[in-house]
Amino acid sequence: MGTHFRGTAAQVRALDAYIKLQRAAESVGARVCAHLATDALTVGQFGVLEALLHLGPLCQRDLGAKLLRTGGNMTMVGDHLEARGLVARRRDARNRRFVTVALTAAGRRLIARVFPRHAAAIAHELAALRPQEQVALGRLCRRVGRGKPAE
Amino acid sequence: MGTHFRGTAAQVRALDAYIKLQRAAESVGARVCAHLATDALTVGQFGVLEALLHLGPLCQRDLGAKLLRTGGNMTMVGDHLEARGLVARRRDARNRRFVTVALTAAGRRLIARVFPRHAAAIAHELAALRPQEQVALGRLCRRVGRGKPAE
DNA sequence: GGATAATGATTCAAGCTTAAACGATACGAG
DNA sequence: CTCGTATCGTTTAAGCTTGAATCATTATCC
Repeated sequence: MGTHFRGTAAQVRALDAYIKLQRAAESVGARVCAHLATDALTVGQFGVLEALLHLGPLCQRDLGAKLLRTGGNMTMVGDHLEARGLVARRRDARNRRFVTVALTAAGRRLIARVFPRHAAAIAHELAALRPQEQVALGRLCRRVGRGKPAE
Repeated sequence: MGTHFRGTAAQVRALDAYIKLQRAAESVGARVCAHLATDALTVGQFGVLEALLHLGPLCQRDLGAKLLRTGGNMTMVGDHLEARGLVARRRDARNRRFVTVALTAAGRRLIARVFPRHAAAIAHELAALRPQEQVALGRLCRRVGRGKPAE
């Protein structure tokens, strides 16, 4: 998986790590999320349900911030989940700009059933690394994701 | 960035590493690719141009395999690049099922100008890790991306 | 208190992405 | 050679995603 790129040693090293990071995230993500089709859930929909399960009701702004998505996206995903009866949306009484999204009973049942499958799939994929290596991967990802300088 | 999830220690560890992997790839990818807007290129379009630059002309099937994208996607991205005069498509004479995609002179000029910027952005982001850590990250990503068992 | 600015949600246009269905082409068994 | 199968590209429908524009609501400043 060399890069076929002629540049400085530092550039080649960074490029190589970057490509592997992107491809790993994409490949593992696709394999992990394959089971979502069983319940006709998209990755975005699953993300919203999971956030609501583990964090409780949230306004769409906070939901978007958590999931790194735009407000317009939250509106659309919320529309679909609401149409399926999995979430309920309600204007906040104190500040009528906010729309609070919460799981319905059906939504809670669904995500409570789907999430363990998801966690199991992740554990299965990450079993390619020893526990200590999983921790190391997490640490490196966190640092590069934050975007802080090296020293 | 804890997971708010109650499961076995192994599951929590895997989930934590998985989330950090996905978020790192997303955050770093977004920052790295921000410069593409300068030339009105999407990530998918850039990927095709870059593959053609470093690998030479390819049929759409191989292009899709390289970029982990479907054939339908290659057709659409190819349409847009062709409309902009950045690539040329030609039926293979020997096997008329294949369509070979190649850079035009304009396409080559563009990607030759854009790619160094991209490599520089990647080097800048990866500078959050020391060289040795970049290599370690690449190795871990490669192993987990491959999906092979641990030992 | 009233004008102005900021914020949250929605809508829209554009493009990406996939899966499935389809047509054209090539290959292989008989 | 011919029929059946496999492969490649295209099309289509559905949904995701973004950025920009817009509307309603709230906060701020004088």
